[in-house]
Amino acid sequence: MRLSSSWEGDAFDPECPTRIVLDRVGDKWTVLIIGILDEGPKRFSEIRLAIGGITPKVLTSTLRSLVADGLVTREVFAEVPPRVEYELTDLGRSLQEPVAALRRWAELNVAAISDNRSRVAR
Amino acid sequence: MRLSSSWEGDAFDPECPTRIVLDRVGDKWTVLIIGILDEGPKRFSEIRLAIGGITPKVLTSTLRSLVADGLVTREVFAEVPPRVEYELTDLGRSLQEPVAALRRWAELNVAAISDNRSRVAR
DNA sequence: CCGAATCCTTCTGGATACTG
DNA sequence: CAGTATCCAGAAGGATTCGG
Repeated sequence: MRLSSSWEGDAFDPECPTRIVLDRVGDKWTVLIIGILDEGPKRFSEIRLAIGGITPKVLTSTLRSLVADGLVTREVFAEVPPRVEYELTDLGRSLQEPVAALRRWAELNVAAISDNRSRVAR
Repeated sequence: MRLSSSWEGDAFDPECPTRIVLDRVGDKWTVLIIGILDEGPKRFSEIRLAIGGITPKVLTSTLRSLVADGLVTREVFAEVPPRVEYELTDLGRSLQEPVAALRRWAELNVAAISDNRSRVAR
């Protein structure tokens, strides 16, 4: 399995695993949410409060897509008042590792990027 | 330095290092381009051909932002015909590591995600 | 309490044609 | 060869309001 080399003629591929994961993880809320859920199961409102500034519609749709991807489970408790808990799956938990690697790189190097950005003033 | 816990009340922060890097790396062409440049310096047309399907405008703007972030250098040679070479900086090269980690995770787990997606049919 | 429905804005990226 | 210039479509995300 070759990872580098032989890019010649390759086109953009929306089915590429890396692309799928980048789309998944690159969206505005995913990393934040799975970071919160890493503490343990959380209710809708807890997540919403923990993030602060996310509208219910956006939180709902993000959670739905996370569930659809198998990264999060959604459990409804038949109670009054209703309670819904979201929890990371093993798959979702395993995603934390590469994300943490990116986070570490970010914290080490984002200063350099920001410096360049302000200097160049694109 | 605590990474987890204490999310309480935290809001979405566009200045968060992780967010900046996710925005940088999550865009449509960045990972593809730095993957190509990992082989060595490349000319505009080489990159364009290697990717296939990117318009010059988009390639230009992506390369410009990569240069602005200090991940890539742009060198103009005063020749006829004109030649411009793009090359990874050390910073750009160092980014390959966390990206590779994400790529590995993707290749291991994207099947599971795709399975779930097709099953759930969101 | 946990969303759904609707409407709207913004932003990325693309099509096409042209230039130093 | 290496871009620019215009114009534009689609999707993500947000504001607000309403429902089970």
